Order: sequence, then C-alpha cells, then structure tokens
Amino acid sequence: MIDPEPAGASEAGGRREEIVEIASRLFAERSYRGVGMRAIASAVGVQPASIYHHFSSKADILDAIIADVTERFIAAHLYLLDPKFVTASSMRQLVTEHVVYFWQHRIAEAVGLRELKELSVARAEHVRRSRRSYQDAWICAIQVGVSGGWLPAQNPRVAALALLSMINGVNAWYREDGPLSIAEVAEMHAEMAVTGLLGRPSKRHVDSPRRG
Amino acid sequence: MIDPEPAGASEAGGRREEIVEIASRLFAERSYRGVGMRAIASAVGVQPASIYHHFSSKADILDAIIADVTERFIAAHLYLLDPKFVTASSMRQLVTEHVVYFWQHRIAEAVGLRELKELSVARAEHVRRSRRSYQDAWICAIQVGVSGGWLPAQNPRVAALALLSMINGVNAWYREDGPLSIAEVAEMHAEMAVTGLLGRPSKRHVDSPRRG
DNA sequence: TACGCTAACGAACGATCGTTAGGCACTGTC
DNA sequence: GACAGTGCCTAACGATCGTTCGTTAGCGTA
Repeated sequence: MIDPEPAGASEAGGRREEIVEIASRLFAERSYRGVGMRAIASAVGVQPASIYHHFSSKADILDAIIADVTERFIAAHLYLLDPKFVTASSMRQLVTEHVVYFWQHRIAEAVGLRELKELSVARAEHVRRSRRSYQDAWICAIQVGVSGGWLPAQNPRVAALALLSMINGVNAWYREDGPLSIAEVAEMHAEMAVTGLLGRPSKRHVDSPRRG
Repeated sequence: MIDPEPAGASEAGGRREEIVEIASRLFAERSYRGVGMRAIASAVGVQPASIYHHFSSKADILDAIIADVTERFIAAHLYLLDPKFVTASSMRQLVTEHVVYFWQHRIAEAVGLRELKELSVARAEHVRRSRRSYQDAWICAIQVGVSGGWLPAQNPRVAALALLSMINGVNAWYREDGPLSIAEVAEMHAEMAVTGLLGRPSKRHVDSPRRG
C-alpha cells in the first residue's frame, strides 16, 4: 500500500501479481517446500492470512507462477516446426527465440521445472502434455529434414532431445555479467544446433575407441 | 561386494547402506524436504529414532547420498581431458562414459543436482568446485583442439557448456524400456558432440534470419 | 556375574507448517 | 446514512516436522 497510484504507478494491478512475483523468486531460491506462507507474507510485507484473500492455497500460488509461462511460448512457436514449411532457417530462428525467451522467464521456468510434481495432478499433466507436443514437433521436424536430405541427423528422436537439453541448459550456467549477451549465446546455440549437432553426416565408428 | 554375508542374511553390511539407498530413492521421488524422517524410517521398517544411531541428522543422510558420486567420476576421468594428450577419440570416450555413468547413478545424481542447496555449505561448495574443475577441463581441452586446428568450435566455453548440458540432460528423458540401450544413446551423443557440435566450421550468418 | 556396546524401541519435545475464524478500517453505491 | 465489498489484521487451529529422551534386549568379553 505504498502508493495507491493516481498516476505513474510502478506496480499495475496490485497485490496478486506482487505475490506471484515474490513467491516465484523465493521458490526458485529455496524450493517450494522450503518457503512457508509466513516467509512469503513477510517478503510481501503482509500477514500470512492476508495472502488467502488473493489465493485459495499455497499450491494456487504455484499454479499462478507456472500457469502458462512455458505453454505460451510453445503455443506461439509451434508453427515454426510445421512439417510442411520447416527449414534450417526456421529451426535456427526457433532455437534463438527459445533460448532468449527461457532466459527472460528464467525464474518461472526454474520453478516450473523443479516443482512440477508439487502442482495439482491435472495441471502438472497439462504442462507435461504441452512440453511433449513441443518435443514431438521437434522430432517430426528433424525427421522431415532427414527425409528431405537437408538434415543428416542420425537419430531424429535422440537428436531432438539432445538439442532440447542443450538449449534448456543455458539458464543453468549463463550469467548476465559475462562477456556475452543472451542474444549472442542464443545465436551461437542456433548455429551449433542446426549446423553442427543436426547437420553432420553420420560416418560412424571411424576410429571411435570401443569401450571394454 | 554385494554380499559379504556367510549365509542367508538378506542385507549386506547393514542398515546404514540400506537407509542411504532407500532415502535417496525417496528424495529423488518427492524431494528432500518432501520426505520426513518418519517416512524414511517406515520405508526402512524401523522407528524414526533408530535412524539417529546411524546418522547424526537428516542432512547427514543427504551428505552420504551425494558424497562423492559425482566427484568420483570426475576424479577418475579428468586425465582424458589432459591438454597434453587430449584427442577427438579421448573426448568421444569421455562423453560415452559420462552418459553411461550418470545413468547408472541417476538416483544419486538427481538428488545431488536438485538438493545441492540443502547440503551443508562446506560440502555443497566442495561439490560445486569439483564440477567446476570438470567444466574448466572441458573448456581447456576444446581450446587445445581449436588451437591445434582439429576442432573448429566457435566459442570453446559456450561449446563446452552446451555439450555438458546435452549429456547431463540424458537422464531427464532416457527410459530403459525404449528401443535403445543406454550404451547406444551414449555413443550417439559422443558422435553428436565431437563430430557435430564441436566439429563444424563456423560459417556464420549464411542465411540466418536475423530477428527484429 | 558384571560390564559395555550396538541397535532398536515408545513417547515426547518445541518449532513450524498450511490454514481458518472473526473482526476492524476503508471505499464506493444506493 | 445504511450496506456490501475489499484488504488486511490478530489469534489460533490441528498436523507434521526434526530431534531427543530414557529404556531395553541381545551379544561378546573379562
């Protein structure tokens, strides 16, 4: 209640968004179970009971955090993998936008990744289904590329999952105070993914040192 | 070393190992904070108080789980990245063994990744330092390859971290009942990593669709 | 027989958990 | 000026948390 905002108003809408934002930061730092309602309340500057005027339960806050951060990106970008139109260029573009988007939403993404099991079963399943459709779209798109002869990937499924691991992993190590902007890192990953990871003829067993 | 027992005796060595094994499974499934001492005790078939004869605290169990699963692998394999002797072959071998080892120890690895912050500060720092040395060894090795002309990676640091994300991500999607053995997946990743991801001349911006 | 050790027990400790009940101050509407 | 709604409060609920207590049964050794 610092500023009921006649004009300017740094926080739009109010408490609910504030709680979501603060709780997501706390959950990302100390995990969902590691943060109590009292901790959230005191970080917001409010009594624990007051939170229940905005959310019906603690899990409801988690719902609001995870809600559609991931799904929104997927829904908005699946078209780039459409089997009928997918190209190396559209793949590169998707990788780039994926990396940038996931970094921009890194807090919610981290919570969504780590605390998926704490979500209500229905919503967790919904998120999982959404991710699965994204995965499948990648696999299918790579398969198209292989069939079309312009992607020499050896195993489309393994390649897709490796690619997704690679670009989802950026958030785990990237730091903004380093020498590279996230956009640069994103473009490097697009290059590594499409030209390198997927775009290499699979001359197998040339000199690979078989393990005993 | 599975069974030093003279006869019968279904459990080798004893309770301590049994508790570690059961607790790590529970922690991996429901998280460290999501599993109480009572749940561990009842899974072991013992009263909660009895666990304190084997461990001084709950965090002590976590210590025993994470202990040196990761570090043992790193310490045993760093030689493969020795700047003086590293080759594409040794890199391929390391990727393969990394994937297989991490899958075989997937439960402890999952707990170690997810619950690192729950560890005592000293031990957490030790684990982090160990991982960091592995990372740095990869970066350095790739740099050697680039200088030597046999690895055309664009940015050694980014490439190394992308590579590690890729191979660390396998555990998140691989399932044993699929069509591929973990060894096959491991070798595919070795191929993708060394031949594809790292081994591609960096013709940049050929036709990449710059984002607005 | 007496001692010490290990491994386990049932019961309880204080703290913290998510949540709820009931009330107070303010706001805009009729 | 009465009324409903909103936002927040204090206080407390029952449950569960990690942990500690005192005790005991069994075993090997002096």
